[in-house]
Amino acid sequence: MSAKYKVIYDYLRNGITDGTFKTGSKLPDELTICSEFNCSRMTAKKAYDMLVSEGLIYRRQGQGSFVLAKQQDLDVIDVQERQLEGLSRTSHGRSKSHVIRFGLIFATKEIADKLNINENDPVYDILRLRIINDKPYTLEQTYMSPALIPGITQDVLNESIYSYIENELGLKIASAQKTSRADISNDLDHEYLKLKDIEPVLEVEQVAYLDNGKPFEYSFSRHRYDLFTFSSYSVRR
Amino acid sequence: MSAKYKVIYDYLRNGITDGTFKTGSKLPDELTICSEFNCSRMTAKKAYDMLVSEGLIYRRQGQGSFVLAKQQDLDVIDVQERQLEGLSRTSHGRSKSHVIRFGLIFATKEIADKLNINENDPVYDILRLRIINDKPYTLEQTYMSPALIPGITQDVLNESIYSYIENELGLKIASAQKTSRADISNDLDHEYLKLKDIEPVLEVEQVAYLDNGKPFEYSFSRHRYDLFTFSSYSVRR
DNA sequence: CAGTGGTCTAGACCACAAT
DNA sequence: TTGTGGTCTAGACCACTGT
Repeated sequence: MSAKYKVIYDYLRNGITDGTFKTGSKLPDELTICSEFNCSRMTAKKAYDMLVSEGLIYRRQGQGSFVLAKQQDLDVIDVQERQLEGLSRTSHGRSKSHVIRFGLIFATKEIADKLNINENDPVYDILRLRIINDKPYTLEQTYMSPALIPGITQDVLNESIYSYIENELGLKIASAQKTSRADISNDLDHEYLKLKDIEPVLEVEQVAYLDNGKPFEYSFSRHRYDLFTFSSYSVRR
Repeated sequence: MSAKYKVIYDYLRNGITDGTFKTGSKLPDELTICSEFNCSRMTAKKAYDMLVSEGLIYRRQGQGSFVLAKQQDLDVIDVQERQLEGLSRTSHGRSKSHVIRFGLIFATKEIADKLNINENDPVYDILRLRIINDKPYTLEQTYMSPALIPGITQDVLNESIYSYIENELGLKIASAQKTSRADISNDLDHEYLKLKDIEPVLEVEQVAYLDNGKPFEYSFSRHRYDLFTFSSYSVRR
């Protein structure tokens, strides 16, 4: 059973996505939602505020709630779209992974810091090439602690690590911190992403957390510059 | 008079920032906050949830609220840090602007779409170089509608457009949608940002909105690849 | 079990906008 | 004045965690 605010959120979000609520149009006011969904104003407001924080709507005292214009570019993949899923779920076609390197190394100070383990503790060292529709898109360097995420194998890597963690290990992935930057492409990028010297990558550094607050994955994804963007929305408070 | 949840939020956030609440430590539980600030649980929870959405803390049923590790790199400027301010306010030293081009053009279809005006309506066409501590950092191409933001002059451009809009025009800036990507540096970048051919830029495309929901600024900021990052935090729901 | 957060209610008063 | 959202209360019940 989903929370009531989630039901309302889904109703509004789907309406925005499928065009029932068009760009610029006014959404039902809170009291209307309250009577339709038999809830209190606080519950309705929570659903609306989630949409505000996603940048899908804005709300004005005395006026109402309105659908914001969408910002979409269909030729590229937005990193935010991936959210906390693996790439496998994108709407951009069939994706697969090619494992280039898979082994154990001793954690450097930086890796240890990010994963909240001790320096020189063993960590998985995984380098994968992400391929969508048979075209190389992303080189992904991943570090994970075997103490936290045991039993990683080649088979797991060829599928989604994330679904292994959630379905096989029964752990919950809760959140991720991402930092992106532009970088000059290196030899690996040239070889695997088929980039020329002058063509850069969009590197996304990520620390992903389980729902117990423990960081379980530290990764660097180097995306082809022409195929990826990275979006965000900020509201002033 | 600040809202009560904001007072609580500031109290917790300052405590995290100044080290009163250390990384990994447990924050006061809701009932403690309620009695200290004489508020209801809903109000305390709102403050905590804001910190969750910023990625500063996490909360677990049955356990409590805990401070997350910070991700900070002091050598570079994070675009999120700028938030909705001009660069003038960064903690990275004295900043100024050099206006390279300032005039009016007719809106292309793309500009008109983003600013929600008609094609061929006049728009300000502004190109500025951002300089921090006498080093070039960012080339910023800005489009704004004079119908919405009148009276832009060279003087305004040398200061902050944002403070002009808020203080002189009395308008409120509410939110911004940003998309970033890596790009090959062009001739302008080479000339003004002192980049070599092979060195890329981090381009951030932004649409900024007033609190009446109207987009007032459409801009492209091309940052030196070695001096800027772009951060975000996402929580699974 | 007690401690803690997640959700929800049924009101209340206020601020702001349009008429 | 009416419609709308912003904030807040004082409870309630539930779910999860650790002892």
